[in-house]
Amino acid sequence: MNAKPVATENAAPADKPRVRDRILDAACDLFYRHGIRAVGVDAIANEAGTNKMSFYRSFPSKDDLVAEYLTDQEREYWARWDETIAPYAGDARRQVEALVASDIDLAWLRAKAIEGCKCKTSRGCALGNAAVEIPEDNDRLGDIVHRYKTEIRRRLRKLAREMGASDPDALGDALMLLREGGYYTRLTFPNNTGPISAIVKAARALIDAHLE
Amino acid sequence: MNAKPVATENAAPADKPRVRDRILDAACDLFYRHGIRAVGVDAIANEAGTNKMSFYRSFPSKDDLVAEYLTDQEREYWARWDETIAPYAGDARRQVEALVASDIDLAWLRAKAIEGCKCKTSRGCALGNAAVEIPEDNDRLGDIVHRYKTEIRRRLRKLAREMGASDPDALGDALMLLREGGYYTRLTFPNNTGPISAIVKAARALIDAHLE
DNA sequence: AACGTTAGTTACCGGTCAGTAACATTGTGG
DNA sequence: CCACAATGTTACTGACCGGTAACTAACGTT
Repeated sequence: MNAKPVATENAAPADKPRVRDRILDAACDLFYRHGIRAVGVDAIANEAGTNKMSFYRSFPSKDDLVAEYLTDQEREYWARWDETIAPYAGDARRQVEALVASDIDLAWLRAKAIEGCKCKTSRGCALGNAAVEIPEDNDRLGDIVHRYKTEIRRRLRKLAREMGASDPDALGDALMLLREGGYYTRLTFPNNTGPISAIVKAARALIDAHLE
Repeated sequence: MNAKPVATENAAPADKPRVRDRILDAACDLFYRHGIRAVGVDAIANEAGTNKMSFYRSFPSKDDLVAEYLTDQEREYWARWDETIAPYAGDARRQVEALVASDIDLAWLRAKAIEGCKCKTSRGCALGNAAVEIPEDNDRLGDIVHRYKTEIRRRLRKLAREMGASDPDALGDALMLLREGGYYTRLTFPNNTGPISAIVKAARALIDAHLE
């Protein structure tokens, strides 16, 4: 009677068939490389090997896709964060230094290239760049970015506290400024040709200054 | 015979009557507040109290207006830079500290509001934000931003050298990262609610660390 | 064989984009 | 008064935007 064992079981093992994923992948690539406003849904669908109609069968609107793009990038950043600090568990200072060093590490960019991203050079923080393009009345997207940046701030302050800084909030914020500045200037100075090349030394100096 | 004394002398004392200036003013305001791609020439012309046709009589294309917007903002930034460091001529450290302090000084924002800018909150660096929106093949606009950021870098490194830093290039770059990070995070954290509140203390610590 | 799901195709909607043509209206200077 | 230049007005082009309708082809399940 109520047999229906799993319902659409092998075509979509968990939730989505595969067109949706192709679209999201293409969107992540195009949005990151060219910006959100510069990429239309037609271009995304085309890049995904499908068409606009199939796009709107998977996403109610472009904004929904953008929201998913942002949360996707956020997930990716946190995964990278965790794997960066994992080897130095218990040593907050080493963890921060690893995070800062990863900002000028182009190896993981190559890793991203392998898994499909066609970026020849990093364009910094996807969420931060999105903040430039998101209109101020769009709370839905704006909040995603705000929550993300707030979490970065929280984590860096926490690490500063763990390493026994005299003013952990100030140290955490200072480290955040360095990293954000690195992302920002990456847009203008490709790879490590800009001021980001000094980020590791600067972070060490800041940490030292906050440890009496 | 060849009398023609000055030709269009009092309506345009130097070069332009006044529609052009109104358009440029409106463009600076709208571009800064909403981004370049988000603002069409119709909206600019309308805000300037004129129409699209008069716009294209003053500017060959939107890109030309954008270029002028960017160079205009750059001029404004350098004027602000010079007036900020002027009181501390000869004392490079004080000059840098004044520059950094001006990043969290909302007074000059109010000054801008008086002279016509309707921004209720700063949206950071106009040139840096433009870098997010400028397509990578647009060298004309990209170069404007690149030259501007390069000049910032040069000036900060020079100031670091003047204050006798052990590694002036590294200190200059570190200071630049702090400031750029401040501009970047301003987009997400209005006014001084973000990590930029720690920028003065961070800059002092960095300078101290570089002075043996 | 009948069915529902997933996907591709084509054509279209209203709106906005950058940019232009042709014409009417000012105002100022000689 | 006339000429000329600057400005305003209306209407338009062609392209693209986000979004939708209607139809068709492939597929697995029962």
